Amino acid sequence: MNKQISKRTLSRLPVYLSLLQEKEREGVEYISATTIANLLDLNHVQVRKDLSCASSAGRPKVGYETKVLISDLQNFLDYNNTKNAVIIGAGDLGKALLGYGGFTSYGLNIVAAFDTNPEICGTLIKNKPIYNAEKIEELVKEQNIDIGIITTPAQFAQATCDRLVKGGVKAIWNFAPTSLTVPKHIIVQNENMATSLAVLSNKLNESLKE
Amino acid sequence: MNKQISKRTLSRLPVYLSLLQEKEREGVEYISATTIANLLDLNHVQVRKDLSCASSAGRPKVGYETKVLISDLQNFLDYNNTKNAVIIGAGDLGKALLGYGGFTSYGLNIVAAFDTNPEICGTLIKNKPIYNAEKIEELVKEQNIDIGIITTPAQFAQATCDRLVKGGVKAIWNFAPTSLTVPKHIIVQNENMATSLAVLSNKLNESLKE
DNA sequence: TATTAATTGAAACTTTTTTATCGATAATTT
DNA sequence: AAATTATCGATAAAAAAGTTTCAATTAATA
Repeated sequence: MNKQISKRTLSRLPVYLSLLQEKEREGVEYISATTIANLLDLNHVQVRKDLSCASSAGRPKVGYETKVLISDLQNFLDYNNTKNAVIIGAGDLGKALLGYGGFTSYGLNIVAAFDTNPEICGTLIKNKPIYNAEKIEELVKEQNIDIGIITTPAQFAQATCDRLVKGGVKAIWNFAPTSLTVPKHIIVQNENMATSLAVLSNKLNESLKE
Repeated sequence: MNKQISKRTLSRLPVYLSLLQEKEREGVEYISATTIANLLDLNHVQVRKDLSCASSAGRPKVGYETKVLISDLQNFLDYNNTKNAVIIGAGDLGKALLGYGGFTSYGLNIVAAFDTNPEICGTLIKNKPIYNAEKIEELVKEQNIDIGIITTPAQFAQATCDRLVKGGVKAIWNFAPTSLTVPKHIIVQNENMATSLAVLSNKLNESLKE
């Protein structure tokens, strides 16, 4: 239960979690790996294997207790241990992320956003303060921010990233469609629309051929 | 060059493409797999293998001609063959996608958006018409829309999806944090923030431990 | 109480993906 | 002109991920 977890498995855990939460709301008290697998179109052994990383609450003939499994997953994913983040770029995408309530339950606390547009600096958007991008370094240091979320246009992404790194963030979540250069100890996760679109298009083309 | 391509490889191709386009703008005429690999933190053999699916323009000692490789990738990814799409849900995320100019160069043409808010129906946002969600089915049929992009709140996603399917879309790109049930022939690609956040958080935790 | 059925979890096996090795090629240097 | 070097592309090896099989467990049923 405590070895290095594979990235693939890790990616599936939040999917299980969200399904389980849905099921719990519907009043489902116990659920089996087979049921989960069917709902998500996965192999049932894979589901069991994945879940075993985070929980050992399964009982033969019964399955997993929904409530316990949810809590085990939340624990494993460290959703209780909140991390502070800021968003750089209060355009539509930045706003969408600012306004997305769900992050709190994923252990992500978005503290503020930054932008270069003087008209919005100093205002509140979605109840979060917008600061001048000049202050990134200062505020990131001061408020102990772990994660910087980049939603600027591509051409400003690297400069933004450099400021965040100077401020001391440990990880960057990059929504700008460009790749970033960072010191080795900084974690970067790229969110690449083009990538998923490519996968989608390709499946679509394959299916049109048939 | 024409076998079934792996999803992993396919996901990396757009990343290569965007790097190459950047390099081309900087005036780089030739680039080697090793250089690409270093820039993207990948293995050089993997890069060469990936690229070989889409192109065979590599020359020993020289590398790939940037221009040719770009065009081969665009061809392979079918970016020249435009597909029509609509967005359902003109909230911040919907607007962000409406306004993202980049999609055109990925072969995706966003025709319109739909929403339930009567105040914005009939208006233009980012120069695209917003229609009443009642009309999804009708317009999707009429305009020959291939792809439906769902950016509604989670609780409306399934109903939205059903309408799109009735209208005849072939693929769904789902940004709502819920899993959808669709007929077998419909392609669904889920864009799951929680998933990438989980990967990021986990890396962050690992790095904090050390 | 014995039998059956559903389920877990571990182990063995298969497939896919990634990485390493190597010969061939072409530009550059000696 | 020969030697050297950077690179590609193919093949082989290794690692990772996914699937199948099976024994053990426990609730339900006969």
